[in-house]
Amino acid sequence: VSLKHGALGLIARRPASGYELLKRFQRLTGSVWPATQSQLYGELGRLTETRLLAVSEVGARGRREYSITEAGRAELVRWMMAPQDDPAPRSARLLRVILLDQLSLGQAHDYIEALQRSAAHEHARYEQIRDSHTAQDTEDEFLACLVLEYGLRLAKMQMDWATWVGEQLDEHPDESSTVGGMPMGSVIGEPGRGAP
Amino acid sequence: VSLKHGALGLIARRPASGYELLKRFQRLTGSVWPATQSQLYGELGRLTETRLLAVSEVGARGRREYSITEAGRAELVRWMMAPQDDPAPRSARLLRVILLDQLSLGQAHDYIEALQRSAAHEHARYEQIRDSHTAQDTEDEFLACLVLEYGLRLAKMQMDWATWVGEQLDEHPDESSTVGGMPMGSVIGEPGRGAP
DNA sequence: AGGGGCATGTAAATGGTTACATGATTAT
DNA sequence: ATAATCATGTAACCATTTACATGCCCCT
Repeated sequence: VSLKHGALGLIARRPASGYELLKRFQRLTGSVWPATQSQLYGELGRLTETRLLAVSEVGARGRREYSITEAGRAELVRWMMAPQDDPAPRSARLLRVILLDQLSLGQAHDYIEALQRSAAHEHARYEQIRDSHTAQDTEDEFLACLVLEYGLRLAKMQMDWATWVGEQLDEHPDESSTVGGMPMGSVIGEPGRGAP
Repeated sequence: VSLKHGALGLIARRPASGYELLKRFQRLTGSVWPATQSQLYGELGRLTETRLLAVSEVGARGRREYSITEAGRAELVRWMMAPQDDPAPRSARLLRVILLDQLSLGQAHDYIEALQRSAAHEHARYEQIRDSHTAQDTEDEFLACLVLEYGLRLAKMQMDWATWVGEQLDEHPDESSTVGGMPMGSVIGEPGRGAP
């Protein structure tokens, strides 16, 4: 339910055509809320039908420029101040951790190491982006910098956590009697019948 | 593409009916990969058609118990060792941060405060779950504890970050709710595979 | 003349949510 | 009896991805 509001928000800053909006999405929200061309054009149509956007200008080669309406602004602010109805986050990485007993101990270690390397890589990349900024750049891109800092802290946390998990695996090696390459051991024998 | 693998993984531990699987999902992976009843029954059907699962027993009231096949195990391990094809993570919360220039400074502060409170609340909840565990519980739910620790660290990070953002907003109050707004460039470029 | 960027759309498939619908068995 | 739990499924809808499809304008 949020591509809608991303589009609303970016157009609220400045009117845009579908094509421009796509570019803005890729540049600005790429790491936070990816969007494809198909999706954006569809959404623009729907937002116009529901009068949250309006076509403010028609230009060359059928270019339609959209602007936000009063109703659109109201909806945007409503959504921004109502953070409770967000979609539940999903993490394939953590799902794998929960299923780690289906791998051999060696494979589990490999996976955790891969997680750590990936977090370290991301952290380095963010640091590089941060350090390649001059003072006025930072002025310009204030909000994006807040998100960058989030990314940095998240990556750091993931690195530390992965290290810690590696240690835990070493101290808790009671899984994996594997036969013919097939993992058999279970760390969580089903229900503890204790926790929610 | 991961509900499929979650189901495979949980059934790999022990055969289950659709109903049992739903319960396991809620208990075990609820915070990491939510699944609904509809979805699970559909997925079980598809996994059986593609021979990754097999009906191992038919019981009372049409109960069908599913077990994993060799092909299923192979697919599960393949997926677990191939973390690169994960869906891109989306964060409505961070999207709101990027659009924070559409709110007044006061509203922006309110939003950040709400984020902080929500993180603090989550952190407290996780601490409580952790502390309500005895030694053998922890033995039983080793993998779930790894994820719990992740949740704790994430919540802590979010609290600290939100505090820091609050300070930044105070030191950088040149935005306001009005039209036009400041130019917001991109700091973070393309994905690179972000946050679980 | 051709390539690249601007500009728009549609179609098919997958994944996920909500709601509806039904019936058997067990415990109180 | 009746409520809770066990057990299954369908239908409609929304979001997302991938691929296909078209055409104008500008520059070299």
